[in-house]
Amino acid sequence: MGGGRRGGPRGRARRPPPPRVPAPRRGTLLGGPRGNGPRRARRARGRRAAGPREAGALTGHTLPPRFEPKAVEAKWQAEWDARAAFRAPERPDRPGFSIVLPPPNVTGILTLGHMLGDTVADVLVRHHRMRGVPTVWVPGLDHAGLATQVEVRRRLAKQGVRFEELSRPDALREIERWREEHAARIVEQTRRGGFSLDWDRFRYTFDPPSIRATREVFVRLYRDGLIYRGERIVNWDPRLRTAVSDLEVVHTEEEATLVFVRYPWADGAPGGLEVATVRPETIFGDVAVAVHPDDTRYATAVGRSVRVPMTGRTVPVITDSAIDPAFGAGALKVTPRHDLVDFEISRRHPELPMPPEIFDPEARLTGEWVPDSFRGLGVDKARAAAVAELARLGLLVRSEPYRHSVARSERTDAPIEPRLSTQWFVRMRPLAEPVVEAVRRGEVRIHPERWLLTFFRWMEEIQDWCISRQVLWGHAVPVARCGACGHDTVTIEPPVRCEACGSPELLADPDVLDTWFTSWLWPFLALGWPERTAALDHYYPTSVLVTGRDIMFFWVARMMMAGYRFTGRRPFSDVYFTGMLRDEHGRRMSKHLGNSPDPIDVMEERGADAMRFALVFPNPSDEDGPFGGAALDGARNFLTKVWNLTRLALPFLPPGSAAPRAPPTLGPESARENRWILARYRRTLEEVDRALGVYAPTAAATALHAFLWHDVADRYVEIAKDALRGHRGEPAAREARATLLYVLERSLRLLHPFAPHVTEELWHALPHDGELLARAPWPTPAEVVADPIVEAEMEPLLETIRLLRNLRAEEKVGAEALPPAWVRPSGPDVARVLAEGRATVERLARVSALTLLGPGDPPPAGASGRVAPLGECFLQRPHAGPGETEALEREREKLAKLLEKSRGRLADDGFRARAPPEVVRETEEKSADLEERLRRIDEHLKAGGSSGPSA
RNA sequence: GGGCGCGUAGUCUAGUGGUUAUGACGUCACCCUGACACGGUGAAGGUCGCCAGUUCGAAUCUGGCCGCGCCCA
Repeated sequence: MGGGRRGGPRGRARRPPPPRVPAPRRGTLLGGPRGNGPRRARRARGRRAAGPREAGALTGHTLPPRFEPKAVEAKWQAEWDARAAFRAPERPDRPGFSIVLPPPNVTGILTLGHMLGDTVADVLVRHHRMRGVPTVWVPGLDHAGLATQVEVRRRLAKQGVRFEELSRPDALREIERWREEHAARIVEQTRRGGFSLDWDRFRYTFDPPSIRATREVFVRLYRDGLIYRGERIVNWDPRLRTAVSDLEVVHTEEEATLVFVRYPWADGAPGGLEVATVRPETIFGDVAVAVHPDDTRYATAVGRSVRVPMTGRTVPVITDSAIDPAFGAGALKVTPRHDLVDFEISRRHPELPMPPEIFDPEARLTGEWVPDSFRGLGVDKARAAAVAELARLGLLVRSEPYRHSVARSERTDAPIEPRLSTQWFVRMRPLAEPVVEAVRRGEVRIHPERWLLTFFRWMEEIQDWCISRQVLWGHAVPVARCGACGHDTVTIEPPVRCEACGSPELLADPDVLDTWFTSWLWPFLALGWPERTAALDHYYPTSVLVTGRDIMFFWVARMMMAGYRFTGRRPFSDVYFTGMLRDEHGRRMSKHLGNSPDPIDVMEERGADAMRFALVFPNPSDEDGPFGGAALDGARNFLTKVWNLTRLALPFLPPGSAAPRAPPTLGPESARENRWILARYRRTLEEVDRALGVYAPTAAATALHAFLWHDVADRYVEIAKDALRGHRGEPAAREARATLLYVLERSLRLLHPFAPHVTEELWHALPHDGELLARAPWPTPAEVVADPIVEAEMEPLLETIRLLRNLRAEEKVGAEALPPAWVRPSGPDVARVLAEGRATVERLARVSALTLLGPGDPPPAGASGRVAPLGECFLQRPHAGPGETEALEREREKLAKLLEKSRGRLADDGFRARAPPEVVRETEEKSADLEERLRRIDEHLKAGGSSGPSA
């Protein structure tokens, strides 16, 4: 039987008493490791102090006993930079793979959400680069004019400075200061992640080429009639005093008060019309009261006039089908300058006047229609004052609590004030149509597909885009208005004369453009458009856009529109939406909430690789999910496992070992575990390629995690250890060592896109070809033969070990004991495998001798048994008397239920008649097998848990 | 109010008509084993949200209900 465990109890040297050292300081950022008290920490240090064996004594390669990410990461990032590892070929001879990084905006620092997108993109980028595809990944930064101004304004306010009171140059200087600080931090965060960006191509949405491109796009759309200037109700942010787009408004349910107000008849008749409103402060701007044309309650009121409360004005009662008769009293006050619905009603009623404004840009009551006592009041004060005044006048009928949806500015949280204002708009429908068609044709694919419906819905209901902003910082609207004739001259280069009348008296449009009006050009802008650059020729259309789905409309949809409009082509073939990360309280992580840890802190604490791996595993990167200490611990533990696996392998590699150019040649005579791990490796590689090909990084990471930890570390290495150590002869040692080296070296390549630093470090500790793993070729499955037979053959071997270990635990066999064991195989194939693997079973199950029983042999006396598909297993009990039967009884119950189910099915004529014959046959076989196993279990149980009275 | 999506061990998750429903974290027991206690071994834990239907057969398909989430108004 040979190969059993050598030398009983370990001759472990008595350690010196552990030195008294304080527990190492652990971070608290994400909860820290659990259950890792001072005891363990002390032990770890004590052990190190006792002098660890040199890991790489034979090869000269050494690895420290513990993976310390910081130094390793800094080293390889510098190395990658120094060797320009991520510089894309300028004029590749093959189709390339290209990604533009969604440019983060300079508003603040990056969140873990950004790291998620960057990690997914980097996995795809590195995968392609290693496969030899010319690959480029372009970084950039977004100026985010409005958002940045908000932040700068907030910072100044803390210092007691009012942004609006700064001179224009001073304000711009403050913004520039902000930009510099934050740009540096953002770049640092991204670099620390180890993302393989081509930094030489870094672009900024406010650099001179972007300014030119933005002007050109405006001019082209204007000349095509797709940009217009118009007076519309817009979403007005009174805090910033600018218009914002629909998408920059968030609606939330809030508690308010619905006020019922009586509008007296103008002719002095008693009573009046009852009008319900949540905004009594807008009464000053009323021009009518509207009712539904079919509302019989008001049939006689239509055409009469009512007096607007608190003013002397009278207004008509009109009809409009937009009125909901069920709301309030069924009568609506019409305030066209300050409400979208009211504005539309007034357009259908041209006889109504357009009143003067009643709110100034900061939403304070103003203008000739507002009584003196109300002027200057903000919305809240004005509302309270209006209610009080209505009560005093006896016009307040009643008030009731009312829950409704309130629009707030995403940036400032200020309640949006709908406001009639002159702005620049883009007609979106003509731009959207080709995009919808392209997506329907499958020219641009969306992952995960379930977002298609949301995407289409928005595209079909698309609204014109308000692109002008009344803020300081941003791209100027490229329009010059003539002081003489009023004509707008719209040109790429600022004009000197009016193109209509030639007058030099030109006034630049004071507004700036929405940041997204530049960002939507990003996929081609980042590659040099509108210049016809080599990058554009070779890398456009880009391959995939990876981003959070919160900007699906803001950005992704608009990028597609711009792509088709300005380049005539799709901007990318695929879109991958990452999920939204949630913090440990289940809230979405966002810059807005400030509940994302700084990624740099996470990387300091656990390492960039652990952060990256934790972002894609175990939670799917395309689903919303929690992110925290548990995932990070798991990732760190996994990477440590891989580290130690490599450390284990090093001493087995003879000095001067060559890099594994090909897998070891294995034949039928080779050790089964070697053939098996190669087959498992091949399967893993195929799964990783498949998963990455369908944008499923989590599936790829899961496959690698399972393979390296469970197949390689837990099973293969444990089985092969004897051979690796040379206990089974030199040829066996050579074969096992070559197999381990090959599998490990190739696995590091597969893991590299996910955890680039640690794999690079480990790869260099192993014999390898080439300068950098980052530029090493991606393995091909064809290098290794598929071998499903050997995969199946390993099952009974592994299962026997598990059953015997299970019996050990059940029967409380002491750790040092080596009891004998028996197996009665269910068939000749199992018998052969177990006979060949006897030594493996003996060593791993820690049994003295494994005996194979024939079908007629009696069960061994004083042994406990288990029944499984592979046959029966027996282990000698350490004590006399009945053995444990609980597990057997549980098994019996389970099998009995299954048998019942199978029999029920077989008794059903419909099943026999309609199910496919092979399913019927399988069910019959299963049924017979279950009967046999139950019979054996019953035998064991009858024997009182021991396996037989005789021997 | 409209639309979309999701409900699988304590938590997160794989599984798109036919093996005893996958894995991770957590839990329990034993173990500091010549890589790893950031570890090893074994175990426990599930009426696949509920109800009906389609089908020989449903976690999987259909409908309804309940719960949760997101988007839009």
